[in-house]
Amino acid sequence: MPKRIAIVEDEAELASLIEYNLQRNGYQTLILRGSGDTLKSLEQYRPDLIVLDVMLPEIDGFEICREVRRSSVLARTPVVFLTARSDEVDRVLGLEIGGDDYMTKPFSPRELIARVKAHLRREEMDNEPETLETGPFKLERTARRVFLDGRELDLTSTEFRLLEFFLTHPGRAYNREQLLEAVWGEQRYVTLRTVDVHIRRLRERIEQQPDNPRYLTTVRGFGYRFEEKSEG
Amino acid sequence: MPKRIAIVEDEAELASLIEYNLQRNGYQTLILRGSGDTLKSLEQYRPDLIVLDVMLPEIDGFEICREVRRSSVLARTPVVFLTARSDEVDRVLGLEIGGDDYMTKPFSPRELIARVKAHLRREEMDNEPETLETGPFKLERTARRVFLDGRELDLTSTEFRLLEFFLTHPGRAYNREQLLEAVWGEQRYVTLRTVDVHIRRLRERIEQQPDNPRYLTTVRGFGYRFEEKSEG
DNA sequence: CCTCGCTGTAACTGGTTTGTAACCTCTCCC
DNA sequence: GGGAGAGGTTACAAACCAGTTACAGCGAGG
Repeated sequence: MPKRIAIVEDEAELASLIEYNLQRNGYQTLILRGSGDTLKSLEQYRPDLIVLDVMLPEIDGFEICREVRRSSVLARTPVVFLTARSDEVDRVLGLEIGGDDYMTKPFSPRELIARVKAHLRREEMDNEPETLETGPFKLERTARRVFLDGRELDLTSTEFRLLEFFLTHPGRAYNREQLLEAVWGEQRYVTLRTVDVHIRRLRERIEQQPDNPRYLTTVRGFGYRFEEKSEG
Repeated sequence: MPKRIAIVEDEAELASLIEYNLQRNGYQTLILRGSGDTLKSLEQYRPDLIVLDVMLPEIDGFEICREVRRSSVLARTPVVFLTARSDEVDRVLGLEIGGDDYMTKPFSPRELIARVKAHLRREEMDNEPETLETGPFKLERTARRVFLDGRELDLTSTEFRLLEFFLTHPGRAYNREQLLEAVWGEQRYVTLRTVDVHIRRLRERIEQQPDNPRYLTTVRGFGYRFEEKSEG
């Protein structure tokens, strides 16, 4: 689930600086030098956002942007221009270009990240319901609270995300791999058995008898399942 | 909840470019070509803002604006004119345009969004109550005063804005990023941890025991939340 | 030109959370 | 009933995280 960002930049040093800062913030990156097949590479990579230098040796950055807008795959992908001079800014701001934002060099890494995040946030906008009721559980997303039979549960961040996942997918069994991907994210450097420990911790919070769980049951030889039935 | 914006524009390409940029920023849109039944469509859609081209083939943009002002449903809806030439600007300014605005082509997507946001914010401001009471707190917007149990609090500017934000969004958890955007604004690039310091300063003003806060609570691993409940 | 208050940042601290390994227990199957 | 494999449980160290303090830069106002 990490977002992919394409960096179209011919200066190797600047490109890797940008890459470094994006990766530090959990983004996947692809650097393109900006030659003739840039568009093809972009369409293949399908980035969630494109950082695009205006001044490229072989092809104009604006031209790439125009092609991006015309591409059915990429048309809605936000483009952040990098420009060196203010007269380029004027062209970025030209309506026909279709860029979403720009930064003038030199820019700070913090500014880069802030702008990237701002644009990606718009895309994410969840259509998930605000409150989530499953059996005797009630989870308020925006308040970041969970209640069991009306009593609020005191959960750590990981426990919250784990329970949130189970509450949104009740009745289904998940193996450890799937749980790691769903709750920890794709770039998990975590052992499979870590799941067991967190299941245990969560059971201690939500089960009256953690040894004989009623909600968070084990599917032996496979993984775990959250029971939506409330009967005993 | 998302704001609706009507685009009255006959050039299909320009219209869809505007639509694209508005939708990217979370707005709902409706494109009208500007024929005779434009007013009826507008009244039906009830937009929060209208983007209106001055030059339309069938009907004058100014005429539509006049009709909008006469309509009981739409009368208070902000109108942003699109004009190609500066002599049209004179005409726009010649009208009693109230809270309206204009943009000359070509204009940048960022400018469009900025203007739209500015108008909608003003709209919201007007709708926001002058005084705001949440629990034992009472905030007077125009006077820029806050009272806790009737005693006035002595807050700095940042503390005031931070508290104002929390008072208008009680019970919800916000991470540092969201707080920065809401209180510091989008174009501020300050460190995330700056939030912590201001939270602490605010706690010292509003909490009897800043170490054991009653209102401004920490959501560990996430951010902060203002509790609307006043019980202990 | 000086002072004062506000703001943002870095550094340090103490507590909490998290991931892992090691060991234990259960269950299934022979 | 014994063994193998799977999950349960525990302990612990590292990482993380928020609280706190100190301080420097800045701008306003004297």
